[in-house]
Amino acid sequence: MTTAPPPAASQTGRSRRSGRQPTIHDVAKAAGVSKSAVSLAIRNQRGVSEATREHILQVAQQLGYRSNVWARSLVQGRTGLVGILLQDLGNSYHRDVTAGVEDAAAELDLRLVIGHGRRDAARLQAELDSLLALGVEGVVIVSSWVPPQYLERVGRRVPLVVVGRLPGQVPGVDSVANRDELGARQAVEHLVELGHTRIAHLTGSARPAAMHRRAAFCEMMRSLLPGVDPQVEGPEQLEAAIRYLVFQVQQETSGPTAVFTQNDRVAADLVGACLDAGVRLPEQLSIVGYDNSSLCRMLRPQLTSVDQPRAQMGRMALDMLAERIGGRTEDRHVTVAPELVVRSSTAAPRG
Amino acid sequence: MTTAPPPAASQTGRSRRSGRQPTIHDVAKAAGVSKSAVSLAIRNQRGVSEATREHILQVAQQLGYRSNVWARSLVQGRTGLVGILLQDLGNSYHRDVTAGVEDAAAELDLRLVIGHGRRDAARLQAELDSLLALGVEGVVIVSSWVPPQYLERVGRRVPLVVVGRLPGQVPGVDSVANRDELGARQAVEHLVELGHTRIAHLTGSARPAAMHRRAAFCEMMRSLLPGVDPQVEGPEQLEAAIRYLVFQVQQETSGPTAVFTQNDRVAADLVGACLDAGVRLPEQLSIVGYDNSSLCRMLRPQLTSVDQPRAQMGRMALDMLAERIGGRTEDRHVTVAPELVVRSSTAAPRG
DNA sequence: GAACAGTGATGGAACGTTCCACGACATCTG
DNA sequence: CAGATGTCGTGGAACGTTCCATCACTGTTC
Repeated sequence: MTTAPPPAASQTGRSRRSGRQPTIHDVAKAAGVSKSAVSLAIRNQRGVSEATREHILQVAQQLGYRSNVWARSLVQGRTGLVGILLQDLGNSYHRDVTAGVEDAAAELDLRLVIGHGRRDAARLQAELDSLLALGVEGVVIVSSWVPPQYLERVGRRVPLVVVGRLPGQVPGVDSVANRDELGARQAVEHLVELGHTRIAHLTGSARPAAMHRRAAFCEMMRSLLPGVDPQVEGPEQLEAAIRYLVFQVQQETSGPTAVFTQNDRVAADLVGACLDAGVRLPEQLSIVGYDNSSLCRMLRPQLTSVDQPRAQMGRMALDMLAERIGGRTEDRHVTVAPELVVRSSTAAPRG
Repeated sequence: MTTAPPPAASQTGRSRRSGRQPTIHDVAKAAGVSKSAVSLAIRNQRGVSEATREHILQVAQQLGYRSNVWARSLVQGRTGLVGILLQDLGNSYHRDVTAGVEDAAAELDLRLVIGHGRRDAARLQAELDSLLALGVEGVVIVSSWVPPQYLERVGRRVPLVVVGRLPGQVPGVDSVANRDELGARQAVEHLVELGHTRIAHLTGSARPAAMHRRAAFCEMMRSLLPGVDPQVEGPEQLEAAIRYLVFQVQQETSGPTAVFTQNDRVAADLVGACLDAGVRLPEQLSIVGYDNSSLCRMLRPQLTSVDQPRAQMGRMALDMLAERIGGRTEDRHVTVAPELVVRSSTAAPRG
């Protein structure tokens, strides 16, 4: 049944188990046709009759023939590869964006190669280099950790689309982002409607997306609650900021009655700290997250959060990348609308 | 400063922006040497003098030369690529295993390509095919969803190492797994030491790892608490099983006082259901998870969980794969020891 | 000073594929 | 039946690299 492996496999790497991989020549010889005919048959191109095509395919199947992608892309001068650079595997936001990119890539017959930065700026950059060395025709970058100069330099060689906020203008690089100001507006409006006025913002990062969200929060507060000075905590020393917020809430007289956080991860930490300190949620404090990640439904109380259409953003990013590869030269920046998902971590303030 | 892109990039794909990628020939001509000399220089091989090497490297740098990976692997007959097949991006278990694999691969100068199954058996299989088409020299599979027949068939072409429980014997395929029986023993021992006797097991999957863990639980119970009939819920209709467990706990007379769950995900669902129903944790119910994922520290109470040395498992898997690629033919199956991490979701039972 | 060894450098032959120009043959058209 | 128009199929030339045999030269050794 199973063909036994040869007693001592050669070390050269050239000959895999059970001898060499069959090539197009082997198939041609076995089928009694030219290699060109085989090439046409397996690529489903016209130039061979239906009968010979079928015959060739059958022989190929029998021999276990697999076309060598490298040889093909060598002669065609294109690889059909696109890259996606992730800052962090194991993050559901990235997973969902990736799913969108994958779907769009599959439709366009592009193969997706994943690069993984592991939350480390240097590694992220190395990984991007590695993708380029592999010969990707473009890269979707799901991270705001790549420095703009580097982005611009790489962008000159190969099309790039960033999912998320770009740190300022980067000529030659496209982007797709959610409208943070709209997300912040929905969060603040929701809290104000519930009756909150002492609303704080908590952030754990100084990267563009976070800063943008923070600015949007401040602006929204000023327009909806003029006279109230918007309170902002973070991004340095997140843990201390959380402790301080919890302390303020426990005073009850002047502390915030609601917190809009930079994302669900930060919100989860805040929820944990509150529960540890005996702060009752949502009675004493309403909390709004950002991302609508899978965390929201696992926490208690379940987290009210701003949802980004992640898969759609991924699709758009890849479509834009494909346009670039196709020759578009002018920059494009698109944004999508986020949407608030209300759960049980928000309620009217006491009294 | 920035070289402007040409007004209309050609559509052929062959010529990238700013003309064709420079090849080894271009460098050779510019440096006034033969292409062979360039090849030797860039690969740091002997056969060129130090002076010419330096000169060549400088010219290459200036021209922005990048060696073409395909051409190289075409002639060398090996790609230097290994694959890793993940069932689910966005899962911290997979992320950590991947990190270990990445580190080991980097040390061996192998490039890692990630395949993503998106929790779908068919897609997983397609993704494995795609990796093979890319020419990987071996694959680490972090998933128990690939059917054994398929595993065996692919394993005949290319070395495979499975991280996790293999579904029975699969000749030609290696594996690295944690000792579920040891994990189950530690969990049960911990609960028994706290004074629990009515301990249930909750599982949400019928895959090998879960079944193995379940069997280990039953065995442990029989040996530590003879006379008690081990209660097992799931894997079908997880939600209903959870509801039933919560109902039993609320009776207080005969229901379980502790639950050992198949993994942290399932534990999180149970925690949520308990809190929703007003069951106090850990007073009324102790809960032990499996995986020691990032979830554990986000939930309240923080989850006691069995830790698997994920990164180490990843490293071992890749090292074993490299051995296989190097020519080893006999099968190897290694296991590692898990370790219980006690947090606040477990306590002595009331009364 | 002849034979030899070692170093630096070279051109041509692969690697497995696609592309292109062209040829053999059949079928249609006036 | 001569020419036009297809269809089916072919061999050779690329693609960018590494590998190998070979060569020219410089010392070194007897």
